[in-house]
Amino acid sequence: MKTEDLELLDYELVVLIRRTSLDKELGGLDRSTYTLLTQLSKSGPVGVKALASEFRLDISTISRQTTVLEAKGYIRRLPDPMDGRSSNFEVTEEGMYRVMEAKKARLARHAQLFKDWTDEERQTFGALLARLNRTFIE
Amino acid sequence: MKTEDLELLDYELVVLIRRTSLDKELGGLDRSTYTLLTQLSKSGPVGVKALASEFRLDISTISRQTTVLEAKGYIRRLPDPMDGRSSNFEVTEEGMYRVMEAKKARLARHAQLFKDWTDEERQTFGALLARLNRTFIE
DNA sequence: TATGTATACTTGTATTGTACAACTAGATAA
DNA sequence: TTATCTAGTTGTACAATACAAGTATACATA
Repeated sequence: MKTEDLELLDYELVVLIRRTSLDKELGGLDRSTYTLLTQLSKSGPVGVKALASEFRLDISTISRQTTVLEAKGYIRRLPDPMDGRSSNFEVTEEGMYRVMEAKKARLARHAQLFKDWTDEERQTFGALLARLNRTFIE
Repeated sequence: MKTEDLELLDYELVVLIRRTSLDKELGGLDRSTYTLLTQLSKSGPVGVKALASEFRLDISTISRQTTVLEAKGYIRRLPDPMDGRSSNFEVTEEGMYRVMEAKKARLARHAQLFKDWTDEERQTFGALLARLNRTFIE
């Protein structure tokens, strides 16, 4: 394994994170809203605990975020019939609309960003990114 | 350009950012310390304004960070002889030692992370990342 | 040269996202 | 029945950030 390859990866990852984590907004939604709505729309109704574990955040953090999104009408609380302590959240129509719009905006931006890449480069990069992300988990 | 490629990239980028931006620590230094020391050690002595513009942060943010690092003895303030309003900062011996150690730790971690990749995959990924980062700038 | 404006930075204040600790209510086990 | 466990909420604290106001110095021009 070549040290200079690792050094390049280290540097470029730091740069990428620094740049992108400053983007407070993703297609008109703030980062936590976008990721939470996206996750909920994929996973279907789940509770605070499951979301916290998915995002590796404290449950108190997620609890506050769901409170805000519920107040905005983007998600709806469904009391769990089996367990009086917990609720599951589902994305409302309004929330779906918002996250769809945000996704559209993001895809348009990415189309710009990657416009000079070949299909093959985009696929390769996406696949390697996915692989890296899967490795992080272990 | 294929929509599914863009969707994969969008999703995997969000995941990567979410995961890595939660790492408060990079090899024993917090993120701002690591990036600031790295930048200073590359660029040589510069002032608050130049650092802020490099990082795209408010100068007040950098001003506070340099204050902290100076107090810790990681950087040293050099009054600019040409301009009484400004100072340049340079990394001290102590700071150099810290950032070197942090870099070692990060490279070791990356060696783990990418240990099942081929040299070619690492190089390709690094090159595509670098390209993406350069595109962000424009 | 005097004075007004621009610049580099610092400091006060507010916001946001986060974690930890204490607490509440309901579930489960002995 | 009582003790313990669990899901979630709320109080508090902290770090990173931006914006606004303030200070000291530099620069431009009348």
